[in-house]
Amino acid sequence: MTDAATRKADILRALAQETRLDILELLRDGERCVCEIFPAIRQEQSNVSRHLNMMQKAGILSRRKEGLKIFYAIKHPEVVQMLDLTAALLGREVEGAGRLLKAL
Amino acid sequence: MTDAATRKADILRALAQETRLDILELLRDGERCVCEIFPAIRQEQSNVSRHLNMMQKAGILSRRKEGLKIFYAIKHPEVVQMLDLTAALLGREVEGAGRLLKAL
DNA sequence: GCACTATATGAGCAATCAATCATCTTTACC
DNA sequence: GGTAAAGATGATTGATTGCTCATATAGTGC
Repeated sequence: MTDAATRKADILRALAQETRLDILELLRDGERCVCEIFPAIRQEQSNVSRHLNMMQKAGILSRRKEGLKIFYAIKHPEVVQMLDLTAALLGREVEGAGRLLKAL
Repeated sequence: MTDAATRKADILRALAQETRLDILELLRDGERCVCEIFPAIRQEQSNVSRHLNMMQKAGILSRRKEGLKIFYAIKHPEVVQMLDLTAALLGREVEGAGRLLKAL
């Protein structure tokens, strides 16, 4: 049995990368096929395919086949919530830095 | 100006590691000094120091000096929320795997 | 000053990662 | 069958990561 902290780290690591965040930001609006994603974020098809596969294995994306295309989507609402929290956290930090600047 | 996705990835990466998750789980209950943390998670002092430093720079930990000791604490409630969401996500996945097993 | 404790940091190393190019598989359509 | 499109995957490479050992720094008390 894999240790809980390891499993949690796997989930978090699946989010903690720029290209994957770009993908997730796109998938916020609903499912997309690989052929839509990789031009939108201006990355190689193979690279995007790998990231999608990785996120699906980590359990944060679902995969649906339709003819030639394969659609990926965010699997759980928690993922979106985590993205929002990350943005909120970032906002706090920027705000804090702003206060520091103003104090000069 | 660093791109937003990059900054978000930095924050998430600060959480996405087993040793750091162990540390954060400890800091849930309040601030701790390095000398309390590294024996509790059974890691080298130097290693823990590095992880704490990294998380502090990423903006998720605060640091307080008191004599020889340095106390670290979780800086924003969002961090705890993210840890909870990660656990919830993990729970969902385990539950899903359980359903698959039962279906056999 | 010296000794001791708490923490940080430099160097080194093995492991992992993200991206690229080329190739392969699968499905659709003729 | 052949061709074309969508996606996955093997091999490679440069960069980053996590850890360890040894050493450095900073604060305390003698």
